[in-house]
Amino acid sequence: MTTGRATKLEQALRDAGVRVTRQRAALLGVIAAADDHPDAAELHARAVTAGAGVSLATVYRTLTTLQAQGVIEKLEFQGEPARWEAADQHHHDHMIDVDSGEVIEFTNDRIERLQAEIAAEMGYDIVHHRLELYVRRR
Amino acid sequence: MTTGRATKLEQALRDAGVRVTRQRAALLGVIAAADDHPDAAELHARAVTAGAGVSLATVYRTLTTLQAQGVIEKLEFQGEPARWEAADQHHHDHMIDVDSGEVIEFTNDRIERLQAEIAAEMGYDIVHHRLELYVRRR
DNA sequence: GCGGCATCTGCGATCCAGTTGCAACTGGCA
DNA sequence: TGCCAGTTGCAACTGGATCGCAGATGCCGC
Repeated sequence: MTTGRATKLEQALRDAGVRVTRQRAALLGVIAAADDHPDAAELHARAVTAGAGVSLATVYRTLTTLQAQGVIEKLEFQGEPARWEAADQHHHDHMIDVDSGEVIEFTNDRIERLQAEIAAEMGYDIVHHRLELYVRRR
Repeated sequence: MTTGRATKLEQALRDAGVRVTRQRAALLGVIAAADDHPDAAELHARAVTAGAGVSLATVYRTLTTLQAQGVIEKLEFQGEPARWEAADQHHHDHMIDVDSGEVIEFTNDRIERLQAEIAAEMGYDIVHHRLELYVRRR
């Protein structure tokens, strides 16, 4: 949990003027350990289960803070509470299985390039984008 | 407002077992007249301004009904209330100017095809998708 | 190692978009 | 024209997320 990486990340946060409190360290651990895409309530539950006393309000505030620091990313799928994922991996989009709710990550350079081209043609630069494929197993 | 098209649409709704009430007809008119992407509160305000007595609750219920009929589409951009647009036009995606909030529509067949390819490669069919480019004027 | 204080936390209240229960009303087919 | 399932308005409610405040605590400088 308190690996070299985590410590480095924590130091980076401190350097950015963000205090690494017991609650924030716990959430960083929970997020690093998650290989799915949990929402705030789920992250709260996991942190509490892991023995960290943390309130839901603090979870929300921490998520906002970590997002502002670029440490995590917020995912807002159709009609669900927001989900979160670590931002350390390289950029990817999401496919959502409409039957199972499963979230599958994927990347495609050609789509990325096309998006940039389209925006450029119309005189814009892309700040960020969102591409979600709602799919069903064949 | 009560054009040939609108009447035809109203008949189609009746045929589908959906009653065309005064409130629904008013909303259909407001939506047909809109060339932007209004949210429920805005549609309600426009209907009321147009002289139709409609409650906000009915606006929400009607939007859900019309969406189920495939007459309108729901747009959910980042951290805003849902917006709506008529579905009679052909499919398109959206660019959102992060500075002005302006919504620009665009289409790109190559992106559509790539999406289908990616899903197919992974053994899925696309039910629907969402592509939003958050952009800034150069 | 310790003090100070700006930042952070927990709590409960609050916000806001959207939904719902219920009694009264009304399209639209027979 | 009458009937009744579907629709409406109202006000209460929901659920996710935010906020004000008083007390607690990282962490920088000494």
